[in-house]
Amino acid sequence: MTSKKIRRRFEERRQRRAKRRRNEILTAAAQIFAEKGYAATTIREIADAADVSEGTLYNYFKSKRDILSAIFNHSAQLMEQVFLAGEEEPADREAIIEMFEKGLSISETQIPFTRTLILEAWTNDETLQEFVMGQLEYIHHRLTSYVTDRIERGDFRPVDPDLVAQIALGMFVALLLPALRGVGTLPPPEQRRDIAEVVVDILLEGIRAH
Amino acid sequence: MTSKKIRRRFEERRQRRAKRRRNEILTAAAQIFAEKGYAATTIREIADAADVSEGTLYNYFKSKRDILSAIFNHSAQLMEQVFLAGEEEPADREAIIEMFEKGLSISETQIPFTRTLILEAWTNDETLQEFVMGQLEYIHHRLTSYVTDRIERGDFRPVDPDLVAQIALGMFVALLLPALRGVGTLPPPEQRRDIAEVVVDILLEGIRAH
Amino acid sequence: MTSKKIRRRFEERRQRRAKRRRNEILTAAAQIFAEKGYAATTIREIADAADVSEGTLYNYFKSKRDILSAIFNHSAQLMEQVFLAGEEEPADREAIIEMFEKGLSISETQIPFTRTLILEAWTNDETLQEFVMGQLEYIHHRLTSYVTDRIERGDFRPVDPDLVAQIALGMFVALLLPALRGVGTLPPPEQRRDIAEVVVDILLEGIRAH
Amino acid sequence: MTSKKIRRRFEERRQRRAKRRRNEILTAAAQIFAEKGYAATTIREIADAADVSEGTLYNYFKSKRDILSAIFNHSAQLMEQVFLAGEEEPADREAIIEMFEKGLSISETQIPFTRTLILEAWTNDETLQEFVMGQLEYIHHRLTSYVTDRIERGDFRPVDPDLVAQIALGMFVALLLPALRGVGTLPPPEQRRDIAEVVVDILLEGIRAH
DNA sequence: AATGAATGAGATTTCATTCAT
DNA sequence: CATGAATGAAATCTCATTCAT
Repeated sequence: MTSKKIRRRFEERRQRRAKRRRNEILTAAAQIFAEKGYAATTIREIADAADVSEGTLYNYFKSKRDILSAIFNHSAQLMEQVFLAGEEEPADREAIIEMFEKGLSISETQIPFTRTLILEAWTNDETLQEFVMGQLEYIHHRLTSYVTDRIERGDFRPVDPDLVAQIALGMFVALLLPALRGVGTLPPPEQRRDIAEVVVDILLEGIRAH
Repeated sequence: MTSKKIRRRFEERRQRRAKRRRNEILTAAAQIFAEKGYAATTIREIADAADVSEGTLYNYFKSKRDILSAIFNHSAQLMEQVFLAGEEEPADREAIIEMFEKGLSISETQIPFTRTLILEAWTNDETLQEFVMGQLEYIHHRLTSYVTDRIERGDFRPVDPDLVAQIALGMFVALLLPALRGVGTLPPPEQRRDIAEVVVDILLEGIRAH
Repeated sequence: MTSKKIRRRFEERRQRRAKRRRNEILTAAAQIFAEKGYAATTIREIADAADVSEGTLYNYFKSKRDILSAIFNHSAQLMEQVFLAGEEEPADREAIIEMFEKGLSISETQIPFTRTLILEAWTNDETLQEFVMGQLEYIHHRLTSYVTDRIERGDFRPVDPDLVAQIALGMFVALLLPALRGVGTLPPPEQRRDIAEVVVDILLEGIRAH
Repeated sequence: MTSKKIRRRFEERRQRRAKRRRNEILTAAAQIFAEKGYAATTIREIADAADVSEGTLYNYFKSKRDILSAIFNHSAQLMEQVFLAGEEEPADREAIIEMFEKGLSISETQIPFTRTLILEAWTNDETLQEFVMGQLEYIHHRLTSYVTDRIERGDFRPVDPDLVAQIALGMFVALLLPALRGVGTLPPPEQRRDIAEVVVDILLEGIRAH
């Protein structure tokens, strides 16, 4: 029957529209949460920014908190993709530079989401644990493994691998921070490779055995 | 007159008590702001923690926001002391290590204040400008001057001094961060010198001319 | 014309379907109103229970209140049938027992409707007047007439006929109440005649002249 | 010290005022709940009726539901007093009449509370169980014991004691109902004894062995 | 006719601030 | 000065009703 086909198409279009609407709300919310923080943001502000009524918002999310959770999941999902992508490569200078560069790049579109996540994780232990610590520990682990390995081989001085991993992360975060905070921009894409190289080399030279 | 003397002593005691009370409120508030954030903290929570009534609180501060401002001023004052202390010294390895170590140490007592400050500066542009950027730019400037200088002298490779300053700060922040966030502690005082040395040396070795 | 006949048949089927749908909604609504009360019931709950969309519901009833009214009209219609049925008989022991028994029986199918009616009449004066008081007064009147009559004939002691009517109704309601409230069931049909006899006899013996 | 005494008196006055205020709110709320039902009553209506702001109301009760609970506890407490009072007496004609009469009298001041309780118990199983069933079962038990006893002694016909208890309660409720519903008043105090006698005698005569 | 997303008025609840005691 | 009850504006959330599809 054609009517069935029509019904199906209709249903599909509805679903596409619903998904789009959901994303609009999420993007608007992430933006405002990032700027003002979760507690200081009102439902009305989000609704206005997403250009829907307050009631509509509750057709897509069952509470204000639920919007935040959706942002975290979105954010976490993207981070995961990035790090999983680098999983198979051997951890050498090249791999580290690439992770560094990729890490910079995810942030381009995800700034409001990440900024919101950091903000909330700064005060909420559960958020920190659930969405941040896991990722950090994974990177930390890869870095320490690499450093330990090369110390054993005599390439690196016998420095504390945990300390090295920690400051390596700090170097990376330092580059992102102004953009995340909204007082600067990321280096343009064509410079990122160079910057990643410089930073990684400073670190590797810094711990190289003389 | 004796009565005048008595009056004066009484007055002094009153003022001391008032100052103490004010500090109690501030400490309590900083603690809670650090844990939950400004917007999510209620006046009643602060009052309870400081063991005074809500009304009393308004005898010492004219609004909730005013408490926050007082915290920032307090925090900024302390930071300033630290950095001014290092001002006269020439910026060499030793001076940098010392700044690094001192920087770690101020944080010991100032953690709740600093945590609150960071939290608020993360979303509030005025706070960022007024209490954070100035300090950061000062350090940044001292670092770039030092790096530029030594590049000119041929000690360092010709790296971008701004980039170096940025990642140097990142290294420092990375060490503080777990303690600030409340998921770790600072290294114990007797290790701080060593750690500062290791970190600073990695950086200096990393950018040294071969 | 055949086409006209077809049209007519189609029209009839449509109407039958509409009526059926309307009843489904009413039954579902009565059930939920009875369980939770009018104000606490949502249109969505009714729509879900009747397995239609909220929009469809508004094709059959013009407001939430309108559904309630329809329930009451339905309920009142049925009650009326019962009482009109007993109208012609002389009010004697047998007639009273029969009314009693019939009264128990109507309730079998009408429990949710009646429970809803009572609930609403408990707070809404108009509902009470329009759908409840008329019926009660009619029964009350028949009972007082009967009692007055038999007192005059010397069969009964000179008790207040209004009081007797009131407690007679109370006896009846007492038997229905657990089932109406949903914490019990009506006595099974085969016992109802016996129970009606016992209860009516207690009353008649109780007021009989010795 | 006098200042301590003053402080204490001040404190006592404050507590008295708080208790009075609480009762004012409770009375106002019971009135409106009784008239419109819990769900249909708004916090603003209660606040207006009690002549306080909405905020104040939340200084005394932590939620709308909490007000309702307080009403039930109040109501249940009073009922208990009445029934406990009759506990020691032997259950004979006199005792039953007295319970009947007392039962009528509690209701005088407690009508809005009881009306609210009944309304809520009509739809809420927990309320029914917690605040109503216990009381009813206690009375039911006392009545059945009495009837069973007298049947064994040959005073009463061998009727079902549960049925008798049920309709006895129905008779009582029938007298209260118009006043509870707000479409009538209780018989004036000086007539209550007479009415109680008539009703109880009808019942006792009705089940007496001939 | 049927659907369910969209709406926004209105409900409950919180909380910074004031003020009488 | 200290207190905490009172206030009411503003926040979150619900839900009857409408309407485009």
